[in-house]
Amino acid sequence: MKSRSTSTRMMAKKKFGKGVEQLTIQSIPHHKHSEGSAMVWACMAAIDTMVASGFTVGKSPTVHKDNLHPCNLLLTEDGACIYLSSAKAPKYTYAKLDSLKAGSVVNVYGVVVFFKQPFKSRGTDFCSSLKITDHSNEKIGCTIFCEKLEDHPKIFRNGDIVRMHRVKAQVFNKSITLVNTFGFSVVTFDGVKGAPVEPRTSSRSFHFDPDDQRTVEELRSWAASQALFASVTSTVPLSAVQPKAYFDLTCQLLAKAPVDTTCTLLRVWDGTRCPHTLLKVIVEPHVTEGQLSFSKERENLIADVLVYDNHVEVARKLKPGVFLRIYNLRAIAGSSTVPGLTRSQLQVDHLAFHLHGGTSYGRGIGILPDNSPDVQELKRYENDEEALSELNDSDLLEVWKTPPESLVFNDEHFSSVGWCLCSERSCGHDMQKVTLSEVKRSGLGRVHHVRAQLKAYEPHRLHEALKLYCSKCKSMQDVPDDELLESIFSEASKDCGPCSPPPWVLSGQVSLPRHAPGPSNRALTVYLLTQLMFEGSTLEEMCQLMASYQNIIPVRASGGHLSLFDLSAPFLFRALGIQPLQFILLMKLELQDATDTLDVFLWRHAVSFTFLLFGVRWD
DNA sequence: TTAGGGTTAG
Repeated sequence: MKSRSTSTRMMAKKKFGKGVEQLTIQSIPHHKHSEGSAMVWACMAAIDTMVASGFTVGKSPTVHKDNLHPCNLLLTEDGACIYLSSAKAPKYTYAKLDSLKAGSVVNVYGVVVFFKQPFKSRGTDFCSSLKITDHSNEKIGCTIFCEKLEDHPKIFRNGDIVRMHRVKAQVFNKSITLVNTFGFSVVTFDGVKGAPVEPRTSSRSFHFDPDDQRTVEELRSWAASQALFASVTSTVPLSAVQPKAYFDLTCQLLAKAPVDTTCTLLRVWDGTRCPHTLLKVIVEPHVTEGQLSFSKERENLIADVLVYDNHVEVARKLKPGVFLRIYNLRAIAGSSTVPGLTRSQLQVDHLAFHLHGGTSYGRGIGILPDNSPDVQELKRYENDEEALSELNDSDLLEVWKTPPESLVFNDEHFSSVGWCLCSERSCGHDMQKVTLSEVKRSGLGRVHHVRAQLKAYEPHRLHEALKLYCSKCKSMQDVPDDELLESIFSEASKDCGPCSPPPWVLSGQVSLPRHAPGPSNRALTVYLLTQLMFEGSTLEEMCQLMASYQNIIPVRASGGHLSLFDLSAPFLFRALGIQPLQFILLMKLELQDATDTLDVFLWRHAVSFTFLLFGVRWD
C-alpha cells in the first residue's frame, strides 16, 4: 500500500457517520512492525485533510468485535508523521439567497427570521424548520432533518445567524427551499451587534476563518438596520406578562410533574414577580421531580406552566435546574379549564400558563446553555431575589416588597416637569439601541433600549427612596418625619376658624387638659362623625362593606383590647374624601451619552435591583 | 421518509 489510490480504495470500504472515513491508528512496539510502511491520504467529511506517513498497515485484530475497518495504521517509532493540512482545507464559498438554483447543493449564511425548535417528524428524524434572509432580502425557508438533536441548528432567538454547509435547493410551492443533504453541518452565532462571535455547534471541528468572522459581523450590522422581525411574540419576563398574550419566557425549571398522558406541569421562575395572581396546580408529591415545596416568598415567584401533547415528550427529558426558553407560551386569565387541578375554586380568576400542542408560531421548548447571555441575565435577577429573601426580616423591606396594587403613573404628570418616566414594560433584547437624544425626540409612550453612562443618582439611601403615593390624584411625597409632621400641624393650626361642617357631622368644643403644653384654657373645635369598626372581617368582606358605608376601620382583639391593624391594612374615610396613600419606591438616575443627558425614574422592583447593583447603603 | 411556519380550544 504505497500509493494514494490504493489507500483511498481501502478506506472506502468502511464509513463512519455521514461522509467520515476513518482508520484506527495504533502505536505498537518496533519489533512488531509488519507489512511495510505506508503513506495514507484521508479526507474527513471533506473538511480537514490529513496526511499520515511512515505508518504500517496491519490487519485489525478487533474487526469482528468492533465491526470497524479491517485494517489498522500502526505507528512506528522511526519518523512516522501526521500532517494536518489546515492550509489545504477547502475554501468555502457561500451563495447569496437570491441566487439559489433548484437542484444545486450550496453553502449559505443567513439571519434567522423564523424558527421552530426541532420536533419529532413522522419519520426517523427530528425536524427543524427555519426561515433565513440576507442582504438580498430574499427570505428562504429551510428544513433540516437530523436524527440527533445536537446536529440541529442551535437557534435561540430571531436575529441569530446560521451558517449551513451542503444544503440542497428545492422548489416547493413555486418557491426555493433549502433542505440538508449529505455532509450537512450548521453553526449558529448570536446576532447581537458587538457580541463575541462564538460558534454554537456540537461539532468537534469546523472551519472558521477571518472571512467568516467578517461575514457574521456584516450580517449583524445589516440586520440591525432592517425591520426583520414583525414577530407577534417576544421574550417577556413574568413581571410584564399580559393576560391573553402569547410570549416567549426565559426561565429556570425548578420542578416538574406529569399531570396526565397529554399534560405535564413545569414549575418555573425567572426572578421577577408577576403582578397577577398565579394559578397553582395540584400534583401528587410522589410524581414530582425536583423540589416539592418552596418558601412563601419563592412560591410567589413561581409560575406553573402546563405543557400539552407533543411538548410532553420534550418535557419528559428536562431536568430541574435547567434553563429554558418556552416559545409561544400563552397566559390565560380567568381560566377554569384545569379540571380537578386547582387548589380551590377561588383560583378561577388566576393567571394560567399554557403551552398548547403543536408547533405553530414556533411553539416549543428550547434548552439554553448556562453560558448564554440570556441565562447570565436571568441568574442576576434570581440572585437579587435570593438576596431580598435573606433580608426579609427588615420591616422596611417588607414594605418595599409589597408593591401597591394597580399602581398607574400618569405620564403627563411627569412629562410636565421634563422627566422621562420608565415604567415597568417588556422589551425584547433584540431591540436596537438608540441614543439619548433619539429617546428625547421620539415622544411619549415608546419603549427603548439605551446604553449610557450613569452620571448621578439619587437618593443614596434606601429609606429616602420610599415615597407616599396617591393612586387617585397621582401625587407623590416624601414619607414625613417628626419634624415635617410638626410643621404640618403647625401650619394647619393657623387656619383655625369657623366653618360649616357637613350636616351629618356633629360639632362642638372641648377644652384642653390643664397639663397640656401651650397656652392654658385653650379650647379646640371638634367634629364627630360616625365610624364603623369591624372585627374579624376578611379583606374581601371589607371591600364589600366599603361600597355601603362612609367610614370603616378594621380592628382586632389584641390581649383583650380593641386595637388597630398595622398601617398596611386598608381603612376608609370616604366622608372627607380621604384616600389612603400607598408606599412606593422611587429612584432617579441621570444618564449621559455622546448625544445628550436624560433623567430617568426607576420604581418598584427596578429600584431594589439598582440598589443592589450600586451597593447603596440600606440604612 | 420526515415537512413544506401562520396559534389550543386542555
